[in-house]
Amino acid sequence: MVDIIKQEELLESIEQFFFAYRSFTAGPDRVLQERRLGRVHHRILYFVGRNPKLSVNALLSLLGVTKQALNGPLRSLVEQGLVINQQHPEDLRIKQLSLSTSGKKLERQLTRIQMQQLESVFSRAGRKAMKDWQLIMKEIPLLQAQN
Amino acid sequence: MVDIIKQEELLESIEQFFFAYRSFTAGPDRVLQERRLGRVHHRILYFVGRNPKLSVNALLSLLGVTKQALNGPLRSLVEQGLVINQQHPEDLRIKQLSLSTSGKKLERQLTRIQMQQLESVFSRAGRKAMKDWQLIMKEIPLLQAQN
DNA sequence: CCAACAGGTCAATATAATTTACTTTGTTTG
DNA sequence: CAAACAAAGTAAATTATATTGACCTGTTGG
Repeated sequence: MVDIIKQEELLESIEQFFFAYRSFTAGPDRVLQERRLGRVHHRILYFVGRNPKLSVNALLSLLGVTKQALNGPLRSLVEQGLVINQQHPEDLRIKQLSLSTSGKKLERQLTRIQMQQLESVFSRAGRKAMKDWQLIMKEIPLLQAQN
Repeated sequence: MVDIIKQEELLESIEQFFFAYRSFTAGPDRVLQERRLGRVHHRILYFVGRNPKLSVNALLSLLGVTKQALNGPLRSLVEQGLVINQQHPEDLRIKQLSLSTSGKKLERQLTRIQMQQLESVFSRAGRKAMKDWQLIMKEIPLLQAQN
């Protein structure tokens, strides 16, 4: 009963995952720091950018933080005019969050850094490898380990 | 001039990376919480486990944190007898950090969660896909984006 | 009409990390 | 040998981030 996947390969992968993610977030973090914004601001910009008219509750579950933890960063983004909100036409309780023009600009700036990083790695590795990577990444959250 | 890698695929990848990493750290985090330990403790255990006789400075650069941020967690691990240190035989200034038996046990418990999660995804995707994933992950830190 | 929901906020607490600075011990080098 | 440097440890102040719990305003739907 020999495993096809060796223990050592799994250990290497854990390490690669850690270093890759750290380097992946380092670029945007540098830009954000100049504006006195944190990683939560980035995530808000990213998710609202990808899902215009997102509700606060939906954003909350995407980010996996509490309402209070979101409040500050979100308010600062609205105050800076980067995020705008409209009322839902039918249900007036719900706010629909979207990016303003300047919000989109900042979001693009941040996201472009990560896109370039991925693009350059993917194009070296080839389309097939990218697809494999995506398949694996997509499945990781579906297979929660049960301590 | 058509790019082989589409913009939309890169955007998807950014999202997959975020969700995958979050789910990847969630398992160990749950176990650590019961012991009142944080993610830094985990990283110390992991890196010291993989690199016995590691010096404090070397650990510092691996983790990418300040000496003061390491001090507390590391001391608590030593006090709990999970990490032990010997003096370097030639240079007495240097401490060589290693895991004790109980430290190894906890490290294995935490690492096993992540290994199982990866193992199950890798074995579904196949060995070739795993190798592609590893190649990509290994290259990401080498290609720093220049804002 | 009233319970439930969406959103916002306050206060207290906890954690984590950073900067600045100083100390000890040991090593290296002019 | 003395000065300079390196490894490690620690302290205090600050900043940031997140959490829990409580409470509030509107809005909606049964």
